[in-house]
Amino acid sequence: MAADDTRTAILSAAERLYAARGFADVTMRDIVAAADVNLAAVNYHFGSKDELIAELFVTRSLATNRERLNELKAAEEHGGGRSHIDAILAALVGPTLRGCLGPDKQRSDAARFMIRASIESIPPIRKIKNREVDHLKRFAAAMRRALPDHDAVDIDWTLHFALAMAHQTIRDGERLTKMSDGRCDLNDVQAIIDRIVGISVQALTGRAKARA
Amino acid sequence: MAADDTRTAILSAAERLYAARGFADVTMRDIVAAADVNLAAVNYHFGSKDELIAELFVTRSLATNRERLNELKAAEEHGGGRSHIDAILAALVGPTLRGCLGPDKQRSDAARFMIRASIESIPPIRKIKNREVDHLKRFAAAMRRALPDHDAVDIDWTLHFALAMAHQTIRDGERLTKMSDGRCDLNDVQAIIDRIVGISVQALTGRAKARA
DNA sequence: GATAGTTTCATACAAGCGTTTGAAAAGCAA
DNA sequence: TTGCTTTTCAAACGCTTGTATGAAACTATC
Repeated sequence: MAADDTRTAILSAAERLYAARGFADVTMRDIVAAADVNLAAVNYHFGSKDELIAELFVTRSLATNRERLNELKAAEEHGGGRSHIDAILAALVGPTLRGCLGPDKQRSDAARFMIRASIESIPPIRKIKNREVDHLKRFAAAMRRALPDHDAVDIDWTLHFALAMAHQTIRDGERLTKMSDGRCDLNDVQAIIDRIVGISVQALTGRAKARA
Repeated sequence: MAADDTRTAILSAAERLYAARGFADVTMRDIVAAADVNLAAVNYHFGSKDELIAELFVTRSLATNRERLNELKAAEEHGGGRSHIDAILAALVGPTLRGCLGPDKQRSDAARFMIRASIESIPPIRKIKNREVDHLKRFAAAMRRALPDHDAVDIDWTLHFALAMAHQTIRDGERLTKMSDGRCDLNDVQAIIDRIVGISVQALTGRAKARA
């Protein structure tokens, strides 16, 4: 097997297993079995388990951020340089929600891996996380441009809460389903995005947004 | 040392360490060192590590639920059998927020332990968690009584989102502080409760609630 | 096709984990 | 005190973890 094949086989197997079962439950032996490579291959290609996780996290977090910023940019171009607050918030929570809750076809291990990474704070990831703050600041800035009359503190809280709602829906959607006896539909991702965006916009502007 | 002293020393040391560092990072040797008891004492008194965690979780979850229901009951008595939606939501998110974010004096390891338990899903806890759904259903029912004209689905989503906002604020308040360059104040717990309750009520009624 | 450099492989290692053991210590009823 | 139960203790057990080793297999260059 070529060297790069082994590398990518390890990366994608690790990503898939971590996304599905979390970091604590997945051992290197699980990963190499799923990737069908030798146990020593991980240390040979990545140096250590932590460096494997770190490489995965850096790669996927750049990809997620790029996806969000693309949506943000598209929204800004469409709105002539100043996007509507709805579009900004949708760009923030949309990619991850679609990647984690959407139909199987578009579900990505990458998105679910990132959720795991944000939940189970482990040393190799904790060090890199500060970068995400800068990324969120760009969204906060866009929101301030869209709503120049609003208090920056309210905008920060709203951004924080929007992420919270998206995050918890991914993380514990099962509880919501049970609690509502199945009435809350987790399959209609766009409706969830609209709901979260609607509540967030309403929190800022005090006006209800027409439901899509 | 009397038998019960050893038991409670183990329980409170375990709770404190788990609350501070999470389940993955705390070993039995850490716990017995903090409790100043012998390593074998945990297995003697609780049977296994998992049973120790389970006992902690059951005890603390009953206490948390009792605290919430007390607040709910007080709200219902004050409102003559039908409480205001604000009071219901405050009873839901208040106890945990105060226990995790309040001034040191009233901060409780119990509340932060429960947050850990809800984040790091581990086998001994996963089995018991279904009970929480029934607990939340009582709050959903109270909300339906307070707002009889509202769609039950909207109420379930709102309850879910209120918990999400509270939970994430506890879990990742540090990121919010960094992102807002310290402008978002995590020390004023009552203001946070008001903010979460306000957004939730507004999401249901479409009207902004006067800020306290 | 010989040689040098990569990459794979089976196997072993040290360290840490939760748990068990059997004897010593403490508590207590008669 | 005597005898019995409960509780503590130091030590060790078996197992799993991430990592290291050195030989074998492969690849590519001359």
